[in-house]
Parts: sequence; C-alpha cells; structure tokens
Amino acid sequence: MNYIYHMNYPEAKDKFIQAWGNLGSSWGINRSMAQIHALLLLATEPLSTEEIMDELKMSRGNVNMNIRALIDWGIVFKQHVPGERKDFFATGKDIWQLARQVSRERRRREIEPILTVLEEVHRVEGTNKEEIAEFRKVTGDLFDFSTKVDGMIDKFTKSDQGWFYKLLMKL
Amino acid sequence: MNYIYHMNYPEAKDKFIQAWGNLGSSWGINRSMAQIHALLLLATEPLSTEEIMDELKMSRGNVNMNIRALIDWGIVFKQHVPGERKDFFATGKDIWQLARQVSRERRRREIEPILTVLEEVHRVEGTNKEEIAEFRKVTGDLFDFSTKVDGMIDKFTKSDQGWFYKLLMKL
DNA sequence: CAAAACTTTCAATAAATATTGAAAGTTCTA
DNA sequence: TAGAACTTTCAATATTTATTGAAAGTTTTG
Repeated sequence: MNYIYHMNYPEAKDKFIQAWGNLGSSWGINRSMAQIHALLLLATEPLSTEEIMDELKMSRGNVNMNIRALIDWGIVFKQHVPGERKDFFATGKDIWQLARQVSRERRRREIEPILTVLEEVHRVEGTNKEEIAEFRKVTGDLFDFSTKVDGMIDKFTKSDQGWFYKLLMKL
Repeated sequence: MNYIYHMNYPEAKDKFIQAWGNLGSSWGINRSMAQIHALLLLATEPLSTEEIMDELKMSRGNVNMNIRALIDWGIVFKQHVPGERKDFFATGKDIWQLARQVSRERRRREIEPILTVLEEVHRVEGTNKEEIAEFRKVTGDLFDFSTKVDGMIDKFTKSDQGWFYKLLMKL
C-alpha cells in the first residue's frame, strides 16, 4: 500500500510562510517582510496589525515597519473594514501582477543605480593603456548588457499576462 | 565652458568594486565575494590570494573562502602561472556567459527548492473549505508561475548569445 | 624526509541587519 | 476637548552573517 502524506492546514501554512521568508532573504528581502507578505497571500480577509503580530509572533514595531515597506513596494494595500477603526491590510493575489511590481521596483532601486555608476566610471583616464582598455571594455560590456536587461524588464512590467505567455511559447 | 570630470583609474576601480559589492549584497550575494569578482573582472592578469588580500584589504581566510565560493559558482577559475607555486585566479570576461552561469546556479539553489515546497504544501487538507481553497489557489498559481520562470531560465542558460539578442529584438 | 611554501579550517570576534517595546505622536469620538 | 484608540518612531538589544587570524593541514622541493 502506498500512502501519500497530506499536511494539515496549520503545518502547510507555516511551511509556506517559512519557505517564502527564506526565499526572500536569499534574494535580499527582509525575512519578516516576506513572511508578512506570505501570510497576506493566504488570508481570505484583510488582516489587522494585531492579527499579523499574533500569527507571526512579531512585535508591533516590526509589523508596522514591514507593512509600510510592503506598501512602499506597491504590493500591499490598506483596506478599510466597515465599522472598524484600525487599519487592515491585504495583498494582491495575482501572481503575474506581483512579479511585475517586484520587477519594476527592483529595476528602479538596483538596476538604474548601477547603470549610473557604470556610465560614470567608463569615462576613466590613466596612464596604463592596458588596464584602462580592460576597464573600459568590462564596464562597457556590463553597461550594454545591463541596459538590455533593463529594457527587457521595462517591457515586462508594462506588458500583460498574454504577452508573457506568448513569449514563453516562442522559447 | 563645460567640463566633464574624468575619474582617474584608482578612483574608478574602487568605485566599480564598491558598486559591484553593493549590488551583490542587495541580491543576497556576499559583499566580499562580489568585490573579489569585480577585482578579477578588471584584472589583466590572474591574481594571487596575496594580491587580492592586499587590494581589497581582506584577510587570507576571507579571500580563500570566497574564492572557493566563486569557483563553486563556476565563475572563477584557478590558473597556473608557469614558474609559480601558488594558485592564481581569474574570471571569465564574457558578461553573457557570466549571466548564464549565475542564472543556472540561482535556479538550482533557489527556484528548484521552492518548487519542491510548493508542490508539497499544495496537497494540504483541512476542514475550513474557504481557507483550503485559497491556499490551494495561491500555492498552485505560484507553482505554475515559478515553473514557467524556471523553464525560461533553463532555456536562457542553454542558449547562445544570438538567441538572447534575437529575443530582445522581438520585444 | 625535513622544512619551506602554500592552502584550508574554524573558533573567536566584529560588523551588519533585524527586532523589540515603550514612549511619543496622531486621529477619532463622545 | 479630554481621553481612548490606534499608529509611528527609534534607541536599545538581539540575531544573523561576515571576517579575522592563527593553527593545522597539505604539497612541494632540495
């Protein structure tokens, strides 16, 4: 007889939240931030700060700061719940839209700045011909490549889901 | 009159190394590792551990560990220098090849594991119909999306430069 | 095979980053 | 408009991650 183990909900939920947190932190995103995001992804209703503190065992300050960072990233939103005074939070459930938004932000925060630096340092001067040539070559190649990637991400962030799936077909 | 400031070589080199280190660390790559890589990118000859320690003001242990991590990532190689006993290190200068190799490794190290978790937790069971439905929906969507991205990166890592540029044209 | 040349390891330490929680700030309501 | 409800801030602290450096290990050479 062959049994497949089926997790119960609390176990699966926790496993997903931990995994999302780890993935975030290996890509330079605060673990708490990623965990809060994971929790909101699973929630069927908007959650309050208290509910998040409670489920993830985090302090009010931490939840508040990371919720605001998520809002700043454009992937979490305040939701007014009628009859309630405090804030409730929810995230978009469309994974495609999430990916676009994260790409957009990382492009702005990390790719654009490195392009600026590459452009600046490319104008280097010096007496050692060989090292200057190598420096210009490397930074120039990086600039060209990054510019292309930047353009590609830009297209992606402005595209719709159909575009992406059509692109996948072509590959 | 309009003067454009041209950096001198040491300044530009340092700026590039710092910027590459920062970029690495905001993408979850050890700063020292990224800086060593940057230094090797600019070098016109293979460098020894001592030269790296010296230029980047790092300890022998740190250089040794991070060089080995770079070798493990497949982007730095030992080079034998005739008449020398110690190891010298160099990195590939082809940016396209570098991008493919980094993609390949990150796919293996980070995307594959999350796919495993998503698949596992998707088989969740529980009594609350609504939360189970939401859980299955979210993890299923993430799995589908990640599988597609995984496949795309796989194609990318196996492709040649022409493929990539042709793809960029299509966009 | 001794000792010099070189590399690796890893416990201790430092540095960077994340988190807490209490106090200050703000907004709402009666 | 006082005070209750709620949010934000931030210095202190904890945690995680990176780095050091000296000792142990390995390889080479004469």
